[in-house]
Amino acid sequence: MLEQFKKHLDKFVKISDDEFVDITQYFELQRLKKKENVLTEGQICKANYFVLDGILRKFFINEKGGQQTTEFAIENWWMTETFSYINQTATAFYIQAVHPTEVLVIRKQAYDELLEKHPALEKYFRMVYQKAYAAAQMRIKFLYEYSREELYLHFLKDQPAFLQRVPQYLVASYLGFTPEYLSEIRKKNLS
Amino acid sequence: MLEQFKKHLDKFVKISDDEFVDITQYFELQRLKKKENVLTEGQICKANYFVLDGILRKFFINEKGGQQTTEFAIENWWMTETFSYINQTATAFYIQAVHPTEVLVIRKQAYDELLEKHPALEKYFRMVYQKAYAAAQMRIKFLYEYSREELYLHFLKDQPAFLQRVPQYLVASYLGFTPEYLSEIRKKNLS
DNA sequence: CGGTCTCTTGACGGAGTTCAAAGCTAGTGG
DNA sequence: CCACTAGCTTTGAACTCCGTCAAGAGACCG
Repeated sequence: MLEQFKKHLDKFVKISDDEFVDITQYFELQRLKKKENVLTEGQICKANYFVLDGILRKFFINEKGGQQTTEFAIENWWMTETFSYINQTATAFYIQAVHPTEVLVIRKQAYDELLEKHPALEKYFRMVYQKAYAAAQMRIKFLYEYSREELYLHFLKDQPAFLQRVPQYLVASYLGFTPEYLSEIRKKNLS
Repeated sequence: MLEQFKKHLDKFVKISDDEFVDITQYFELQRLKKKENVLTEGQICKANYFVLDGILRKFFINEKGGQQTTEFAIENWWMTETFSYINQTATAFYIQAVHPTEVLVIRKQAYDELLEKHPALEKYFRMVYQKAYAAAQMRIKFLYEYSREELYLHFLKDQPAFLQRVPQYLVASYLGFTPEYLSEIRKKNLS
């Protein structure tokens, strides 16, 4: 499990084995059950989660009482509610395990201390957030550019493996439409 | 102009005056005319722009040939096409000055060298991107949560000053609908 | 002042939602 | 290992938000 994280870090920065051992002190391993929440609306988001295995999703409850998924995280991705995490304010989001999921957890205070002690990780997180920001920008472009149907077909083409891993109503929720409409689109496009 | 940038940096990290002088060597000041482009579709995004005064906007051309604005940057914000900038790949976006605008420019190579020489800025950019990412996440939430009309009313309430600074058709383009519909909404909500 | 941008108005159409109900699937306990 | 149930997926009809098109009214700039 930890080798996996080390391998991931190595893609961005040079960390000695000794340094890595110290770094791991700041993290904690957690196993989540299916549908277990690590963050609930109204709470302050106290931790950042690095997914080792499984899937996390982030969602909020809209006016009509439905769950609106805004993000998934799979292996080797970070998941947190960044705004609440950095400002330590109450969140409007839930973070939940879609399947049984294994995560590395780093709490806010540990995160600040870790970066203080290991400046090499400033570079790592700078690069991770830079990448995440770029991805969010492209996501916003897609939301503007494509119709709901096109979003689905695009997703189907780009992430066929991912589609197998989550139920359809979550895909619909992520793409911003209803399960009923997803059904209609799927019927129209063969299958 | 440079004091303004120094003041901005001071909000995130401690930089000595000497260090700051060296840092400024990596930047270049540029004055843009109204509607001047600093990035065009198909190019590789070679620079990151820090707005000192004025407004930049980023947009792409959609299938119907219309301009779809995805982002504005005002004083003390960075603007670039992050994906193209970090990967040095061709972009689908334009970056254009809405009004006459003054920017600090840092080219990709200078950026890499700057971070190498001044690790304190790793922390600065880590925090900036972390914040930008959090903002993008909230933006995505809004896009999912609100109807076009609600997006406008929300924007009207949150950014009344900004509305005065850009023409309405750009506001419509940013919010993802047509000028005609904006007109209708405005009529419906008084004045 | 003349022309080109920008903003408004109204009629019509279509993508996508809502609601209700029925069929299907998978997990759970007995 | 089967049966039952809760949750997931499909169907269809009515409705709504918002885009498109076309045309006119202002407004800004040389």
